[in-house]
Amino acid sequence: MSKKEQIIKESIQLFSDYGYEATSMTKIAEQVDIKKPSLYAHFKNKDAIFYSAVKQVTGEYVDFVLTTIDQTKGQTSKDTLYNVLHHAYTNEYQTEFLGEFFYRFVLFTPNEVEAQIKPLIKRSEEKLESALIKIVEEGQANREIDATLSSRIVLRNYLFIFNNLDVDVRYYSLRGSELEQYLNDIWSVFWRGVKN
Amino acid sequence: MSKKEQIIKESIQLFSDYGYEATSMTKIAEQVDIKKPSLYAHFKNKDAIFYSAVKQVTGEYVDFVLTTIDQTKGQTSKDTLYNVLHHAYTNEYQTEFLGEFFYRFVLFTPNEVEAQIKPLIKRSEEKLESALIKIVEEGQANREIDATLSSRIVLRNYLFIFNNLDVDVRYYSLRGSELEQYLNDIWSVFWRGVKN
DNA sequence: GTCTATAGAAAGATAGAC
DNA sequence: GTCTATCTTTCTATAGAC
Repeated sequence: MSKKEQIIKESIQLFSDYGYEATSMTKIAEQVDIKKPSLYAHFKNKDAIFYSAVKQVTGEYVDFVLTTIDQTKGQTSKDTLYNVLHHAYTNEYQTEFLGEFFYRFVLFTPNEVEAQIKPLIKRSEEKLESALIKIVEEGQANREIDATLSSRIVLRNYLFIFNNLDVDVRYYSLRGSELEQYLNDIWSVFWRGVKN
Repeated sequence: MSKKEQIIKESIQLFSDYGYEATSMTKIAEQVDIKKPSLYAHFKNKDAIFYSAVKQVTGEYVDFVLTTIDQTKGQTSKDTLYNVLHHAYTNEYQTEFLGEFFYRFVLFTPNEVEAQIKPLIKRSEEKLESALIKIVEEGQANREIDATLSSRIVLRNYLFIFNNLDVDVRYYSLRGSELEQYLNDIWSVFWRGVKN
């Protein structure tokens, strides 16, 4: 791994744990085991490091979810939707590393860099939504999902769970069987609400 | 309003807008129209201001929701649950002022003050949950809500919406008829999922 | 690319006069 | 209670040697 890649990797962890302002250039340099001024040989300033971190996390996040969708396809829409949700929330890498960072800065972007990173986040959302709406519409064509509900409403409810379950997982520190229980409680009511 | 109350009021706004670290004592002093050192005549340090701000917001938030529950009682459980949700999200004061602050620091508490403020938040949650579980159980006794679902699952799903709708409202900047539409889309699937 | 040294600004907090 | 002046620390960032 190049020094530049190391800097991005360690800064993602620090930004996740402490937030934007409370992560100093000194701390990042310590984690990478170089001195602070050396960072400026790789990045113009702190904002540039943050931008690269966001870019990497949003990219990996989208890749992770799209890959999951691909791998669970070919089942019923119900199974696909459930498995995508389940896999996303039982994968260590996603929940521990990507999720923490992603949600921290999706919800509360530092004002200095908001204009730069909003488009990155927006684009990643659009990619996921267009993949998921297809599955919903297939489910309606199959008569698994109630076709009197618009696909937009079903998708909105699914995304509401997909995005916000993360908030609860973090807040209640849900893991293992507790997480499994929580996920099933939310999923079961959602499915009763949309099934045919 | 005393100077102390003014300081708390203005600091809530600043912490909401900029976060904990990016809100400086100088900025707070400017908003209150005094000089920075004068703040220390009212509060020991910055953490103490933040603690008072959290205490006030959590208190007002709980009062707001409990009052809303009281005012909408005496209807069917369905109407009460819907109206509490609706009222909470169409009230300017709640969404613009309390909500922004509350969720910012519920989700991402500054590490310096985490130990102090977690109990405040925990207590406010418990109060709301114990008021809402009663309404769910009444609804099951009335046969409005499916009694084969445990009241815990129904409450969990309701709170999932109640707490996390705020995240989406802020993220998508939902207002007016858009907010109304969003709320109804989420509510309608929830209610289909729990009704008898 | 990495370092030492340092500039320059801003942060939280205190001393002490009024 | 409020102020001016100041301390101390820490921050981002740069200059310039190697």
